[in-house]
Amino acid sequence: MLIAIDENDERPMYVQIVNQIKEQVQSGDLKPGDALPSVRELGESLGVNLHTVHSAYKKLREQGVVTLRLGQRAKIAKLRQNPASKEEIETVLGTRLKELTTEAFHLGISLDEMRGLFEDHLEATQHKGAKK
Amino acid sequence: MLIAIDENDERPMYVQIVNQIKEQVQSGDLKPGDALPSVRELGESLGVNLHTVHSAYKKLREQGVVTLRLGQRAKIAKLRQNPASKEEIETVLGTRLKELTTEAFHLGISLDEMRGLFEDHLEATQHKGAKK
Amino acid sequence: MLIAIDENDERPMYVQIVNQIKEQVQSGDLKPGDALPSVRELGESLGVNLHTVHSAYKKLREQGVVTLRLGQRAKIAKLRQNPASKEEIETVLGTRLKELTTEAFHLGISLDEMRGLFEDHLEATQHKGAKK
Amino acid sequence: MLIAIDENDERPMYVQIVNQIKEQVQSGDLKPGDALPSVRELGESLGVNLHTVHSAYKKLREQGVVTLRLGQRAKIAKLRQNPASKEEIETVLGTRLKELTTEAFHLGISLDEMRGLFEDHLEATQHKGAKK
DNA sequence: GTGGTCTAGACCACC
DNA sequence: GTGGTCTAGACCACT
Repeated sequence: MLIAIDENDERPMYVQIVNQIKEQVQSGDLKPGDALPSVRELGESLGVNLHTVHSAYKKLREQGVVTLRLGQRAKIAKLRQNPASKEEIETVLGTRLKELTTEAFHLGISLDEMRGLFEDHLEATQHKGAKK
Repeated sequence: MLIAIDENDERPMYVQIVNQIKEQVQSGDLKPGDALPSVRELGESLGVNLHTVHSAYKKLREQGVVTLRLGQRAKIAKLRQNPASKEEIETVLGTRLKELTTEAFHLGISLDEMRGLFEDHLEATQHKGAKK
Repeated sequence: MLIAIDENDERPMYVQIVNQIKEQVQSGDLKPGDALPSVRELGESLGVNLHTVHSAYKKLREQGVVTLRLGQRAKIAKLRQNPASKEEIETVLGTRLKELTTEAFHLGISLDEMRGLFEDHLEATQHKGAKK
Repeated sequence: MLIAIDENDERPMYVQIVNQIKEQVQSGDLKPGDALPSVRELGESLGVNLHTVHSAYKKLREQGVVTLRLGQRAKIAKLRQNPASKEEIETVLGTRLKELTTEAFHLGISLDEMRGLFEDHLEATQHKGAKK
C-alpha cells in the first residue's frame, strides 16, 4: 500500500486516496479480498485526519470498489462482472474524453500526437497489468 | 454562441462556461479575434450572475484562450503557436489519461474497448474540425 | 505576517496583498510549507472583505507562489526549481525594465544614476536575503 | 511615429500609447518641438477611439512630456532641466525596482542574472540613444 | 457600455 | 474551522 498525497495536486485529499486505491486495483497491486489499512493506520501514515480517510473509503464503497463492515477492515470487492451499459459509459467517459481532447487542443497538441500519447499510456497500463 | 448551464452537472457553472467556450474554439465556431458576449449579456441569457460569467472569462484569460481589456469585450486570443513543453503535457494530460483508463477499468471496460471509444471520439473531433 | 494596505497606493488592494506576500517569500520571512492566515483572519486584520483576500490568494496560486486546498489554509508552495524560459523572462521582465528606464529618463535621471540605484537595490536585497 | 497597440498587452490602450511616445522621446525619435499626429490621425491609424488618444495626450501633458494648445497639434515639450528630487525618485522608481526584483525572484532568476539583464538593457538603451 | 474591484452575505464541500 | 462558488449591488476606469 503505497499512497501519497501530492501537495501540488489541488484536488481534495480524499479524492487522491480514492484514485490511488482504484489504480492499485487496476494494476493488480490490490486484489479482491485484500484488506486495506485501517482508517487510523492510513490516516497516521499519510498525516491526515481520520475523517478524510473515512470519506475516501465511503466513496470507494459507493463505487463498489471496497466493502465495509463494522469492526472489520475494508476489503477490496470482487471486480464487477457485467460491464456498465453503453449509456453509462458514454455519460461517464464521453464527457471526460471530450474535455481531454479539448484540453490537448488548447495546449497546442495535434490529434495525432494525442493519439500517440493515448497509445503509449494504454500500452504502459497493459504491461503493468501483465507483469503482476 | 450557444452556451447552456447543465443543472445536473455537478461542476461549478463557471467551469461549464469555460469548457464550452474552449470547445467552441476547438470546433472553429469561435475564431481568434471574435468578441464574446459581454459578461452582463451572457449572464442574463444564462440566468446567472454577471460575476459568474466574469470569473469564467478570467479563467479563460489565465489559460490564454481569451484576451480581456478594460472597456472592451472579451476576445478570442490567437491560438498558441508553440505547443506546451513535454513536461507540462505530461502533468496536465498524463494524470487525466491515467484516471480515465482507471475509471474505464472499474466500469468493466477492457482496454481495447477503451481504445475504440477513444478512436471514435478522435475521428468525430477531426470531422467536426474539418467541416468548418 | 505583516501586511498593510496603503490607502495612497492606487493599485488594487488584492495586488498589494499579492506583492507583499511575494516579497516576504523572497526575503525568507515566509518559507515553503508555511501556512498563511485564513482569508477571514487576514481580511479582518486588514479591514477588508474576505473576498478581497481570497482573490489575492487565487492570484498567488496562479503564479505558483501558494497552494490552496479546500478545507486547509493556504500554504507557501515550494520554490520553482527550473527558472522560467528566456522567452518568458523577456516578455515579463523586458517590458518592465524598458519602462523603468524610460520613466527614469523622464524624471531627468541619467542612465548611470539609474545603474547606481539598481545596484543599491540589488545589494540591499542580497543582504536581506543573507541575514535570514 | 510608429505606434502599435499590442493585443496581448493587457494594459489600457491609452497607457500603451503614452509609453510608446515616451520611449520615442527617450530614444530621440521624437525631439522637443516635434509635432505629434492629431488625435484624429493617430486614432484612425491605430483603429482606436479619438477619446482614447485624447486621454493619452492628456496624460502626457500631465507628465510634462508634451504641450497641448487648443487648435494646435500636440508638441513634444522641452526636456526637464532639473532632475527630480531624491525623494520623488525613490517613491516612483524604488517601488518599481523592488517589484521587478521580486518578480524576477519568483521566476527563478538569480540576482546576478538579473544584474546581467539590467546591464544588457542599459547598454542597448545607450547605443540606441547614441546612434540618433 | 465594458471589464475590474470591493463589499456583503449565503451556502457548500472538505479537513 | 477552511477555501470555493454564487448572488447582489455598488462604484470606478477605460473605450
